[in-house]
Amino acid sequence: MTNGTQYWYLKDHQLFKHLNLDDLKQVCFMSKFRIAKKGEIIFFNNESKGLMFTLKKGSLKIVRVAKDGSEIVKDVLKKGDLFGQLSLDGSNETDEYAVVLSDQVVFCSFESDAFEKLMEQKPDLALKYTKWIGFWFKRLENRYSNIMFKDVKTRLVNFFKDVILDSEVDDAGYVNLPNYLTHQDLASLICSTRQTVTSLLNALKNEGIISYSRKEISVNKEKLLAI
Amino acid sequence: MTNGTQYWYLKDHQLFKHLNLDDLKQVCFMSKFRIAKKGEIIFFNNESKGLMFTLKKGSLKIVRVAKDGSEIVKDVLKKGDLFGQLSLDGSNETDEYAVVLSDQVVFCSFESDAFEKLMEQKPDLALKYTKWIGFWFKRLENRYSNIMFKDVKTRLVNFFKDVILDSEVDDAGYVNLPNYLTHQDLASLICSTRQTVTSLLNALKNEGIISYSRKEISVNKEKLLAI
DNA sequence: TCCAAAAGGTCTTGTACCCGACAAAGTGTT
DNA sequence: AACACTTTGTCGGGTACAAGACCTTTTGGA
Repeated sequence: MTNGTQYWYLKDHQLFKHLNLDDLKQVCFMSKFRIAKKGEIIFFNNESKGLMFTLKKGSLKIVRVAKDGSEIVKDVLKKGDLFGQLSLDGSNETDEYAVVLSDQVVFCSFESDAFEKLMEQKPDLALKYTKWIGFWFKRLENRYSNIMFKDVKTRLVNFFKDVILDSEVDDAGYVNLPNYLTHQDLASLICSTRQTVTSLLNALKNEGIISYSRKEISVNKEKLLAI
Repeated sequence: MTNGTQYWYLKDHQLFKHLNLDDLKQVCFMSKFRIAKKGEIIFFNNESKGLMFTLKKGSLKIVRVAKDGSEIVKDVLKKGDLFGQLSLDGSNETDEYAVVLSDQVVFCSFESDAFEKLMEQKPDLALKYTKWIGFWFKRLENRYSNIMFKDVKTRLVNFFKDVILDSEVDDAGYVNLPNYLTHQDLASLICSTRQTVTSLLNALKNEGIISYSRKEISVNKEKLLAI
């Protein structure tokens, strides 16, 4: 990949959007591009160095392994999202990793340490990163209160609302999504059980709000948002 | 208050610990000290400007008002903690505020905007702040998983474990805490109900793990940690 | 194309905990 | 001292949902 292409890729991310060419060269110097296929696992460290990633294409899920060995899906990310060892606190936790959901993902990786060093030189980058972390902080808080105070059905509906938020509808008024997530994954995301999710999905199907196959899931945006 | 004392106060906080005297003067320039009494409310903005605070003495609770008017206790803070409009994203939310729990609190306030400007000039401060946010991020995540996957009793016990973490025990092996929180507050913190907390507290009392009056609550550290 | 493994579907049982109701104890204020 | 108000204590009914069991459908690899 030429350097020119790399610049383009990085500039695409809001975190680097306002850096000038010289700055971009610095980031490029330390960044690597990778491609991964469905089912592949991306770990957040390499030779005990923390790694950060920006997702350029595709979607993946963040999984955490609890002490008892059970796995929970923490998040589902799409193009433009940042993930990995984001805390910059030097702790190298290995109980979290990403699993590729779409057929292919393209992402860009760099070492947390290097990013940290760059921030030391670029205050506005540091500030931008801080704001970004703050944004995700709020997102987590919202999730948190959602799970605490709503029943499972509302949580599931809210999950869909969040996913289709800025998606266009087709002629029939449906948003068509590739069905990457198993019921188990969904359950894990909204903190419920596989069985409950299955029956709730069927309930929503009967109400004409969603329709789904193994490959795809279609959501009636209007009806969903009316709930 | 003399400038000398102000420096001392600020240096006390880990966020400013490693700044030199010139930097400290800048922070002092924009910071104000305030004192508040039990029951007083501290709002996170002033003339529609976001405010940040560091708590120098005493303890307070962070309360959020939900859309339906119900109040939940998000957190209980003590000396050294940072609170207020921390996201730096310009949003001026008014649904969150702090309530003083101890007889008196001393805190230091400054405008988020000013702090942001200072960070633009001091990359290492920005970095430190980012790490700090990251730390709280993890704290929130822990809370989150705690509430999702543990039953109410475990959550209550974990809350106490967290509170007494670095407290010394008296001769009888108890940690004595001022009893700032009502059962309602406790319930809100661990996402349960007043009644459930009351009966759980009495259960713990019968097990000899805690003993409490209206004023004070004593925790048998050894027994508690053994759960 | 065959077979094992994974994912989806449905029912039943158990229970943790919410929620309302009401009473008792404590607190602060005039 | 009397009051209103807040906080704590206790009980029982109702229920959302987890968890186990078992079966069917789909998938994907050899």
